[in-house]
Amino acid sequence: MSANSRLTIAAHALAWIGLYQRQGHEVATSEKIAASANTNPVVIRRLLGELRRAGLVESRRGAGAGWSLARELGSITLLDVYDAVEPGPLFAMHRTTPDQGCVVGHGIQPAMRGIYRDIEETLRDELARVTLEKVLGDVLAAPRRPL
Amino acid sequence: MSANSRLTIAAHALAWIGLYQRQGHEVATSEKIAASANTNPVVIRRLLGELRRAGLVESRRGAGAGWSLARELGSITLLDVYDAVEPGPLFAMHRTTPDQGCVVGHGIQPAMRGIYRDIEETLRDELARVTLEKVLGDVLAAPRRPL
DNA sequence: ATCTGCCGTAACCATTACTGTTACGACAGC
DNA sequence: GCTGTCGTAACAGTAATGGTTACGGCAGAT
Repeated sequence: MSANSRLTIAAHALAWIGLYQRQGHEVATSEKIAASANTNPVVIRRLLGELRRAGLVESRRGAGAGWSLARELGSITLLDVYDAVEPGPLFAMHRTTPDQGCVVGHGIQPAMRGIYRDIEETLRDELARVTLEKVLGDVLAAPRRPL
Repeated sequence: MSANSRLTIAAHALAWIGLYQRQGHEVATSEKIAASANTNPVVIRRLLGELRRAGLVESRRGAGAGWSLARELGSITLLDVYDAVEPGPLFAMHRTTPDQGCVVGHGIQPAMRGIYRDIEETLRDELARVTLEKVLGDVLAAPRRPL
């Protein structure tokens, strides 16, 4: 499906900011986050910009600028992040309208739409079950030195 | 996520072949299926080739060639089709290894892998719940003339 | 008032996946 | 042989993703 890493990187950034703030810092810079994720600061700023539009983070400009959480990690779920960074549906319909003169061509889109709706609903339930608090917990639970 | 229509088209083709066979025909041609899905026969042949590799359909060559089901529609699920036509995972990790010297960079991948594994397991359960028999039933249940 | 650091965003590029299309050899029944 | 269809390679167009450079704008520090 040509999966992308947007949800992963966004979760990484949120967990990083959350931990950074718990260590007493005010704001996190895109440069530091990018260094942790091993990517370019612009990539981080773009993603965090989408999270800001969704009300998950805030940004300050000027000197001493940076990013901070707009909500507690425990109140943010992967569904919030998913909705913020993933626009479209999981499965696409035909790119062109099927033959409406054919029984299958006529009925396939309503049929698949209903089926996909149920499946995506289940996916959303699962995403909503995972908070960023749990993500950070899992991150910190990773063994320091795998043998 | 840049969703594609592969699962939709594959389900369309299977439902079409199934209905065609119930109408007494032996084999379906990629040209007829493509006409119903309003696409190119090569697109259909490519997808059905993947379904053949998965043991869902069979193909005959030579004169009077075409495609037929290798299994009953009732025994084929959307998960079978999904596995046949969708190679990768739903969510991708970072494209480059995160900074292993950072606590978050070190723990994020194991954490997300575990979370994604659970979510994809749920998705697979949902896909396995839908048979192609049900898909065809939903197709035929679509209203003939929406007012 | 200027300096400085970082955001915000545009622009461009390389890579990849998907879909559509043409072309052509291979095969098997007639 | 003739014919119709598969099987597959090859190529093009479109789009998404991720990386990169560039630069204006903002606000606190000096």
